[in-house]
Amino acid sequence: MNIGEAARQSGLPAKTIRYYEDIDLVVPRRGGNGYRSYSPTDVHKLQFVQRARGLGFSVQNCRTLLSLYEDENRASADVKAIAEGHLAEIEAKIEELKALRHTLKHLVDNCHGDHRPHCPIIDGLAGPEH
Amino acid sequence: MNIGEAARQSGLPAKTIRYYEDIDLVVPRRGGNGYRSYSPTDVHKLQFVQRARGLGFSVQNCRTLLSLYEDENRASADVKAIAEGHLAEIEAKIEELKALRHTLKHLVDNCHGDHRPHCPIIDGLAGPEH
DNA sequence: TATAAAGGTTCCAGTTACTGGAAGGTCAAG
DNA sequence: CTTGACCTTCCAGTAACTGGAACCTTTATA
Repeated sequence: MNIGEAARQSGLPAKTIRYYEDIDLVVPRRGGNGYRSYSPTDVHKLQFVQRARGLGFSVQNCRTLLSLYEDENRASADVKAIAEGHLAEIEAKIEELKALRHTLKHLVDNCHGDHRPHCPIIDGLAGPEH
Repeated sequence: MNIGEAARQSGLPAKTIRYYEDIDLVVPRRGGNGYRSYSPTDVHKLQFVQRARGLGFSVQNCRTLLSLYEDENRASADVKAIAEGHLAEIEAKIEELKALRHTLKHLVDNCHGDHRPHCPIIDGLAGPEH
């Protein structure tokens, strides 16, 4: 099938699918007219990548996961290790954002938000001494 | 003062400070030798940006905040609006990441993580039907 | 004074994961 | 035969830096 149909079935933009070919993630055969020709297996891979990206896995991780997906002799431990690593990153990011939110909320809550220039947010950003 | 000292005082890498000049965020004068010469005011601006970036504000927002920082006639409402917008983005991001974490944790918890190939994580990524 | 280290300069390229757009080839329908 | 949908490649841009090369200036030391 052509890239348009592959896009429909995978939920990925055609542009992205071309990009995935560019970086050797999912490489289709070519028809006589030069068009990309996606097999059902190719589409499964695209769907796989679409879901993995949707869960925030990096393209590099997707590459590894895809090879594990295709490896009948994989060890589930290898998959789990990647997922746990990613989970740890997500949790770290959440904590980081919570800390930012905490600080920012303080500043916002103390700002009158009126026409006057005095502003605790600006003061906070300018630093303790100023 | 030279860029090195400005870097020390602002906590920003010299590379980043040069970049900020490139994008017209903080532009110093130049000495006779062609070296960048940072005034105390320039350094305050760099510190301001460093803190704002540390709170996750985009460089574009930093640009606006910096102009408000320098505007004696600013309305604190303008500052607050930017901060609230950013806060909302942070909160949205946190929710998004929490949802990812939830899904991912499910998958990870159900994976044995041993030498065998069966893997709920892979199955989850492959999709419902497969 | 020679020189070497430290610190400054510019410019180019790479990072992540796409996305937009231009110029042009192919195909199915009417 | 033309129109429109779909396909192709290639180039550039995004955000916010970061690394590195090649080269110049200043400062400290032998």
